[in-house]
Amino acid sequence: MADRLTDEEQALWHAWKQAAEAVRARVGADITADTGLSDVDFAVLTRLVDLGRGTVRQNELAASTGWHRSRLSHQLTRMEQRGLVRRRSVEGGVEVHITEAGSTAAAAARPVHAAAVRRHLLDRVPAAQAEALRALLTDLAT
Amino acid sequence: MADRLTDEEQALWHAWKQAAEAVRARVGADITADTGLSDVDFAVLTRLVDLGRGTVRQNELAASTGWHRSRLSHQLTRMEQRGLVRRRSVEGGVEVHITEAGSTAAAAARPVHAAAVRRHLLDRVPAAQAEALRALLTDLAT
DNA sequence: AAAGATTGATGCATCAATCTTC
DNA sequence: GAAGATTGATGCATCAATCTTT
Repeated sequence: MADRLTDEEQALWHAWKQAAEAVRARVGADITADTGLSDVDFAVLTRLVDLGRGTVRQNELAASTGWHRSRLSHQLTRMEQRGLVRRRSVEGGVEVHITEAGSTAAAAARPVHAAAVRRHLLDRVPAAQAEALRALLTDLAT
Repeated sequence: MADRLTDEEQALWHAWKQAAEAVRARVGADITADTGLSDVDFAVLTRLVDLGRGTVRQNELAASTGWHRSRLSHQLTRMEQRGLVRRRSVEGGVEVHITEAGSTAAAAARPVHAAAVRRHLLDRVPAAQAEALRALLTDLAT
């Protein structure tokens, strides 16, 4: 165990960092350019729709995204100001509702998102490699 | 081409996002905990050492990192305030010098960084899969 | 007290505008 | 004027402190 990465290790590490950053940036840019939503906005809106047909408890939203409460709170504040969601105090917590504008934006963004993910990631993974990659990534996330 | 990702596509996309985020956060946290440097600080300092034995032109640094000028400028301003680097105006641009404190921090961080990268990424990639993964990642970054 | 949520402060990324130097 | 660099504004992530409700 040397204190520096070997050339081979460096190569894999750099490739990893570059790819992760490139895919993230490209998908995000495509969504933003076409819909005005950030990738994070999109993540929240789709969860509102998919998890609760437009209404989800804030706590459940935090669990689903894996974000800290404060991050979600700040994010929802900004989205509320832009008219994408509304919050409503309810027993035992807060309910987050998607607005008309939020629904419209989410519906418009959905195909853009799917196309961007395919173009920048999915379509570039050889079919023979896909399953092994998925397994590896799942393990890495653990 | 549906307007939504299929379940298989979703699985790969989510695994990708989770893994990218987890590895980035873990490696960054290890470095910060042990050295007080952010991963970005570390990236700058190692380049100063490896590219120019402690002194590199700011423009060259920008090219090497791939960052925009403004990002690098802000970053260097903060690092200068923490005593990690110094800037010196020179014909045709600016020279960035690593300080004593910067050198010390970089040297201390190097093995921590290598260990973190190995623990959170390299050691978890099956040897048989490593080369194919590197090739794929390199392609994705293009 | 404990869980859910908000707030304020700080650091970072990005963009546009500006300044400086060749 | 063009390249190198800085600055200011805005949005986002994270942390710690606080408030609220049960």
